[in-house]
Amino acid sequence: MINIEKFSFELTLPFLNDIVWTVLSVEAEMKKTDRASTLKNVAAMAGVSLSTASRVLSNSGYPVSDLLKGRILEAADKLNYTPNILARTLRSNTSHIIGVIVPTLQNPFFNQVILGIESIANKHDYEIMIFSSHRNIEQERKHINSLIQNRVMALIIISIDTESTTLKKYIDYGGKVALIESNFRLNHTIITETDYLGAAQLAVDYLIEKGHRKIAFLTAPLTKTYRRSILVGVEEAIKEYGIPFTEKDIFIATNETESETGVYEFFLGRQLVDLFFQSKANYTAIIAINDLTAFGIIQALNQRGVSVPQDISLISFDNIIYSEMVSPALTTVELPSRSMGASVCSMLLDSISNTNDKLTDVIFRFEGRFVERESVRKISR
Amino acid sequence: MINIEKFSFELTLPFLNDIVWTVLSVEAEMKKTDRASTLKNVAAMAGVSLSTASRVLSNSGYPVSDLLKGRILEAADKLNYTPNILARTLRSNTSHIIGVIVPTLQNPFFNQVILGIESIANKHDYEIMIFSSHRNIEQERKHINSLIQNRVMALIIISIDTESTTLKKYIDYGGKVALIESNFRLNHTIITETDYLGAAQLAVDYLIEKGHRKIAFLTAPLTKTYRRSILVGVEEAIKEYGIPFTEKDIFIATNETESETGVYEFFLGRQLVDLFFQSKANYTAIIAINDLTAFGIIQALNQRGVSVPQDISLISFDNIIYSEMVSPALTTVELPSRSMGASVCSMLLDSISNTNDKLTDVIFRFEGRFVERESVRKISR
DNA sequence: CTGTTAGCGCATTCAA
DNA sequence: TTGAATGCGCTAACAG
Repeated sequence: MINIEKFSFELTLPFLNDIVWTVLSVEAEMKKTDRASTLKNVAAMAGVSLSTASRVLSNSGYPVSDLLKGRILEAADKLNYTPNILARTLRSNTSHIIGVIVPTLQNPFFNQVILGIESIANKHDYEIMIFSSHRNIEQERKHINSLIQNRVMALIIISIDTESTTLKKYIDYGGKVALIESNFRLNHTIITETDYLGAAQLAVDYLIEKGHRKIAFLTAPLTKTYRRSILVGVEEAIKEYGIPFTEKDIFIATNETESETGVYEFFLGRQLVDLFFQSKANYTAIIAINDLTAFGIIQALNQRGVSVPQDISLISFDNIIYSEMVSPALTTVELPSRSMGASVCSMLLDSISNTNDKLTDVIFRFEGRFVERESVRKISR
Repeated sequence: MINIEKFSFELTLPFLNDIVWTVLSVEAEMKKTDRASTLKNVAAMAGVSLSTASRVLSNSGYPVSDLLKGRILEAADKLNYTPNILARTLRSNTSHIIGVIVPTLQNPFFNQVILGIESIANKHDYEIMIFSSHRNIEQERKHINSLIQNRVMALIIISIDTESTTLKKYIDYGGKVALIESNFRLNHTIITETDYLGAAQLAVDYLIEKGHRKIAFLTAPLTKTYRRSILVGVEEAIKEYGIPFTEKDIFIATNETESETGVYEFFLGRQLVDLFFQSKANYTAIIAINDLTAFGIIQALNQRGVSVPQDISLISFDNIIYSEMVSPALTTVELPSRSMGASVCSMLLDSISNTNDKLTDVIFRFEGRFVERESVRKISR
């Protein structure tokens, strides 16, 4: 708590008041930083021209005699040469960075997508640059602009919020775009589609098989295409079994506000249980829009003395990594997050390396996978 | 499943076999990309010199007449001018990007730290570039090198694995480094320290107050400083109450391997319960090394018919966002992840803006905060 | 206040 | 196979 006024940055953030901090060796003189060595230095030391040095140090494949190559490599090593990627990108107009925009880093689903992207990108010596938009269109725009400014010409957006003009601008600039879980299609982009109808069918089939006939559907607001699709799938599947399913059986949360920590789905789940209990119907099973929401549902249910699956069964969608950690472990329909990231990234890199200007619009189609755990029990009627 | 051979990127990854994908409009001709407009274009259109245009478009604060300023702004707007940050950075040798390296994006603790960093960085118009090392030293080194190559001269590493020479190289290059949850100190860096002894004391005090006297400590391998610190704190606190606490009461998992999904702490928790049950002692409470581990413990306990907190109480450390979602919601000692990110980032930006070469070594010291939920119950003996 | 000039570090023509 | 020369887009001296 020393010298806090000396600290030139804004310290008005509330949490910073609680932090004790100390300065150790203020007077430690920094070793004067020599600028990093450049191609020029290397060339000079090796006694070759700049261009020759460039040719070997950039792995251009351009033929250089073994003699010179050796001298250059040695000099580079001695001088601890590190290429300046900025200059390289500026000159050659080709970046090896892929931008990735996610709504939030707090939802493990998106983290899994990133993992998939990363696995492919790394394989091809691409770096990924991750941004989170916090489900905020303005932020999304800002990040896209920043990508343009940094001449990052490949971009993957997960669960984009609007068909922003900024995105079209990006494409006009020559940027390649892939959209995962998008609400819309756009020309010249790679997109994913998920068979939500099929996923819903899997969930319903299983519940029916376990003897359930009174089924409720609990969801976040239907502002996203995928939520509507799942609802439609659930409805069709249930009706196909000749079981009634009406508006009364659908519970829609009203609060779309993002919580501070970014896991507002959890709070929606809790809210949904309130709605749910206002209904008089005697449900034996709940289908939740996703796992995070299901977590909230389980907790709120427990607090009302209703336990899953003894008193009511629960199934949802996503299969995030925590779904096996909660009690009871969630029975869920997995949406292949990693595959989405990986395949879309593959295709994106492919599209970059295609030098012709023909642009391939491709759609990847994914299917859900049923994962049985403990949140649904068999009932005999 | 069409044309999969045509796909020039490697498609040998197993999951890609299951994906149906289609090409829509292969022949869509791409609008020929004009190179982005540059300062030169803007200057020409506005009828001013390059430098004048630069001066207004880079917000340099350099005085320019309102007349010209207006013309330049207008031209820039008309031409849809977007500055090339690469060129700017190359020329001015100052980047506005902060690199952030985390062990994994799967652990919400680190995500919270990132949130803290982001909140400060954004406020100062800095971008953050996130990398995950997957607890792999080689990856860590690669990312640091990549940061050097991109002339990103500010770096925050969370839970760094080794005192790599690469890091010193980075500092020698003039890079500013902040270390969060580091095992070691290093000159010319900003670091955090957490009062683990105090945090452990909070946990023990609470258990004692709730009537517990037979307490077990379950932990991941003691390879990290913070784990050892917590253990020491627990031991001292318990003994202070005159209650015996010996090696028999400490359960240490043996498996340090990272799981594919990155939440190996969870599996450690499950493994720990196996060890725990080999003991004959009659514990009434468990202290777990962190929340993720506690999740595994709860589940494994449940599967053996032991429920928390009815049969045994449980307390741990971190307070990740899922701790309130599991059942029972976890009683835990919060470690202030966001504050760590925020304060360290503040200081880092401060150190960048200090043009003098005196480097300030600073330590931030954090305290745990007790969070009462449902996983501990009062017992009467 | 404005413009001219130089050059950040590199890849890439073109000529030898 | 090598080297000299050019310029990617920008900022920062410097001179007016």
